[in-house]
Amino acid sequence: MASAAAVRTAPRGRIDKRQAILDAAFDVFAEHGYAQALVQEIAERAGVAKPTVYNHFTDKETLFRATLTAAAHAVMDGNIATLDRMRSPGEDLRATMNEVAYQLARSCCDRRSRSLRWLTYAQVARFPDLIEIVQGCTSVRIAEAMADRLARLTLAGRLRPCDPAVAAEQLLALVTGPLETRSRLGTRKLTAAELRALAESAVDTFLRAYAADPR
Amino acid sequence: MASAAAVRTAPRGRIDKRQAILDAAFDVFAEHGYAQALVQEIAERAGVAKPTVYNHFTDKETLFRATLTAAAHAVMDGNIATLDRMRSPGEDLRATMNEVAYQLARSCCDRRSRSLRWLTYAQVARFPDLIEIVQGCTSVRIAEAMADRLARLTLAGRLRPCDPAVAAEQLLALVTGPLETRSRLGTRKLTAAELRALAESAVDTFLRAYAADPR
DNA sequence: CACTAACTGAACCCGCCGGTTCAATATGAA
DNA sequence: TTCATATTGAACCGGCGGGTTCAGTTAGTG
Repeated sequence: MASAAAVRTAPRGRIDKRQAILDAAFDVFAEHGYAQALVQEIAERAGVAKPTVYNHFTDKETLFRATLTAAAHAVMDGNIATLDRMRSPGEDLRATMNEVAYQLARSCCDRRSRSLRWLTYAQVARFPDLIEIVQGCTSVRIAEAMADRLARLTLAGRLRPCDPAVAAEQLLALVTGPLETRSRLGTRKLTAAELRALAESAVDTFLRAYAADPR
Repeated sequence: MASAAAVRTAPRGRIDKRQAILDAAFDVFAEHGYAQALVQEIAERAGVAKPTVYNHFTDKETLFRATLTAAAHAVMDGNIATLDRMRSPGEDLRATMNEVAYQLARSCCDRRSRSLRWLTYAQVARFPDLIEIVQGCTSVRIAEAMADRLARLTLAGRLRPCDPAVAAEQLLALVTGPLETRSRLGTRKLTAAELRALAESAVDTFLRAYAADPR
């Protein structure tokens, strides 16, 4: 059997190909969808042989799962960071909310974020369990964080008394809802100006409905 | 409507198999997605031989296109009819808007409507042109109709002066946005009570932001 | 240097399924 | 009845692509 040495520490012979495969897989899946994606192409783009792919991930399906969960966590981290700008709203609440809404909208239009949403939705029939993971990492988590911030604002008397969960849900809907339609499900590229305007009108309606002092 | 009994006995001949194929195709596509859908299964479920399918629609792709456009028009008709309830708002604006919002939410959760959205989105990589058709028939058309109603309401002094297009977009976002998250992309069935509550809070924020007389 | 484990490339197997062919049959119209 | 057309079942082809095998190579380890 194994001697006293750490035989089991998996000292990867080469650089970690695993990450390269995951990255390549996300790109290929995002480009062609699950069914149309060729494992061969993933391997090539990762600079790796096909058997190596099957060595790290037993089959196409588990590779897909691993790819999406990894991407979900990455996207989540980005969005949470964006939301943290609302920690200290400062004097001009409207201005900071405008900025946050704009950044959120931008983040939603980001290629990785869009591809992730698309892949999850598209493959919902075959991988229903992925919804929980991806949505949990993105929508739900973001909504909770937003609700936290809104609760603080209410407590500080800057928003009228309300259910922060509902308010957060609605604010996010106002920001992201029009995006899908306007961008033709991601087909059309939205300009920064469009995003600004969209964010501003979303915040405007939100504040009209929720601000304690509707100035 | 009483002719269904005659179908039981091998109706070999020129009955309108075309519609049967389209219906069956929508179901099968909706169940398995485009790539996983078997033409054989579509034929069987339509009570038809496989060559007959290829006789009416040259190949799987054109069959898919025909299926989706047909479904899109059907869904559109339903939604437009729903919206017409807002033609005569009556005394209690909030009550009628609540009802319309609820019906719209219900319609969005409808199996056919959900499947249509899903199929379009899922296959956007392979059939980018379908977005225009489907979205044109659903989101865009509905938004326009809603904007018309809101413009009337503004003119009648019941809403504050505003851009009816933006207002319509936002109202629809408030109603449909939370649906996707809450229903886990259609995985979870929402109760009627949930839909009612959702519609009411959507209308509430909308009216707080847009009503001329915020009572 | 020897040993082991990961990696490679290319060929290979095999099931799946879109699409076709064809002879037989049913239908509807003239 | 007769002809044209739509339909049927069943078999068949052919490509595609997931997954495997294997002999050979490379790279860390001692």
